[in-house]
Amino acid sequence: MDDTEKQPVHKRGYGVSTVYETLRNEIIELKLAPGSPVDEQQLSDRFALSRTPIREALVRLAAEGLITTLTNRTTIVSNIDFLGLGEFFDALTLMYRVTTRLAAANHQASDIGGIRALQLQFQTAVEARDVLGMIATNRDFHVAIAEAGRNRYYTDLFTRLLDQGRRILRLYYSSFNDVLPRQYVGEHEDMIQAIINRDIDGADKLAAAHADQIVSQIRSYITADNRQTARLPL
Amino acid sequence: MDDTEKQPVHKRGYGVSTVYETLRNEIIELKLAPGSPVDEQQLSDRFALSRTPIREALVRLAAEGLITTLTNRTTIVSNIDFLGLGEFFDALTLMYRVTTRLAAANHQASDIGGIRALQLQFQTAVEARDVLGMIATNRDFHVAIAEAGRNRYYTDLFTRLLDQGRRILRLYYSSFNDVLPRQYVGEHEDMIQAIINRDIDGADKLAAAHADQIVSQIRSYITADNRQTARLPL
DNA sequence: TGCCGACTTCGTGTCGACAATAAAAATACA
DNA sequence: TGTATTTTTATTGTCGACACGAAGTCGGCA
Repeated sequence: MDDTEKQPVHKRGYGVSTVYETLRNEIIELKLAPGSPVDEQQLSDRFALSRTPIREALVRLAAEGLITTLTNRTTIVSNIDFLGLGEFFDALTLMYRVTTRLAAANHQASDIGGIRALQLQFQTAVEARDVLGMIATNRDFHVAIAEAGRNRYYTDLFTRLLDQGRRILRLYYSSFNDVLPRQYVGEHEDMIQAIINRDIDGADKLAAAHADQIVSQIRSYITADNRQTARLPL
Repeated sequence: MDDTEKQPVHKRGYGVSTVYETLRNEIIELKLAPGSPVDEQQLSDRFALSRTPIREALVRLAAEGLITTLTNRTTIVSNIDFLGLGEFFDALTLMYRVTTRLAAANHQASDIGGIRALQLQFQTAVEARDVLGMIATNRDFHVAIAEAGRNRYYTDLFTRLLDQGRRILRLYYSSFNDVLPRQYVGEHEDMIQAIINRDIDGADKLAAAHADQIVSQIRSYITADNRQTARLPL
């Protein structure tokens, strides 16, 4: 029945995309630890592909900053840059605001359905206390809003930032309580309503508040984490 | 004296970067026409490199959207997306504002020298009526300001947008008059002053006005161009 | 004469192998 | 015994060649 062994499941031009997307997910979901080495031969075996397409996928990942290649030496999964978190939060907040504003201004009626569906998924994840699901669907929800805003440049940057954020959130997902997520559900509802009403400034304010929530949440996780290390006996 | 023939001038890991940067420049400077095909074998001959490193450079360019690869078919220099110009201008304006704001907030004394130097270069180009030089140095000037703002995410996006803008401006550089450029020199001066004074809101306002200037300038070029085609006998 | 299908051609996607480089290991020496 | 130097080894960067896919070409058929 099945095509005999090693018959590549990918069609001709799609080997690289597969590798790219798979690795991308694994990096964002922290299945590949930051700083861990990425071996080309290993991947070549794993995907049953030559090193050439693997390499091209790695180049793409490097262009997005997800991996770091030390020339002529090993290439590693990029470390999470805790020192640059300030920049990250600043950009993330701005993109939250801009994309939500634009969604209120530019969305079409057909966009709302998709956004609502993702919000529902988020809600479901919250109720099931599925933290990983929450992180993923929250990201999808905001990407959908960004897409309704119809500005490719913002959507691209925002997506990258949100994915970067997923990586950070994963680090702390064990410490999630379930007060905040419920609050997020409400905030999401308000944002949807503002978008539908084409209330641009309202959407902006809600997005800004939402962003501040999330930023301070992540910040508190990090400082809590720091306290752990500070508690070490000396 | 010289190493005998075809000894690759690039050191081992730097072949791809060379190809990447060369092609990138040629695309931005419109030496490679939008829509024109990019042939790997041809480039392979030209750079005296195998197709593999060429390919990796192309993947990088594709990740930035400078080239478009039709899978299993030819790959072409990306077309200038006139329909998406609205999005482009929106993002460009926002980045002008944000980077200038941040420069006023975060710059260090040592940043000012570099910015001043680039402003001087721009001024020189304006006085010499060197339009291509103006376009290039203007870009460098604003990138320097963005770097002084110290937010990698903004700097990256802004750089990409400015380079995209260079491509568009090149299309119309013949129609430059020299009233506007002189005005830009003045606006640049004001921006520098606002940055030095750490006048964040002032810097923001100046940047917004500057962006509006440039956007409406480009817009007028485009509509003028459209009028040309509209004038065709039917 | 106009349309459909096999054939040819050109360029990409993929492969396995080789060369170079830098880290690690092994050796020599003080 | 510790340090400097050579050798080994592992992994990347590059190469030339082959295979597949899509256009364009040519010929057959209605």
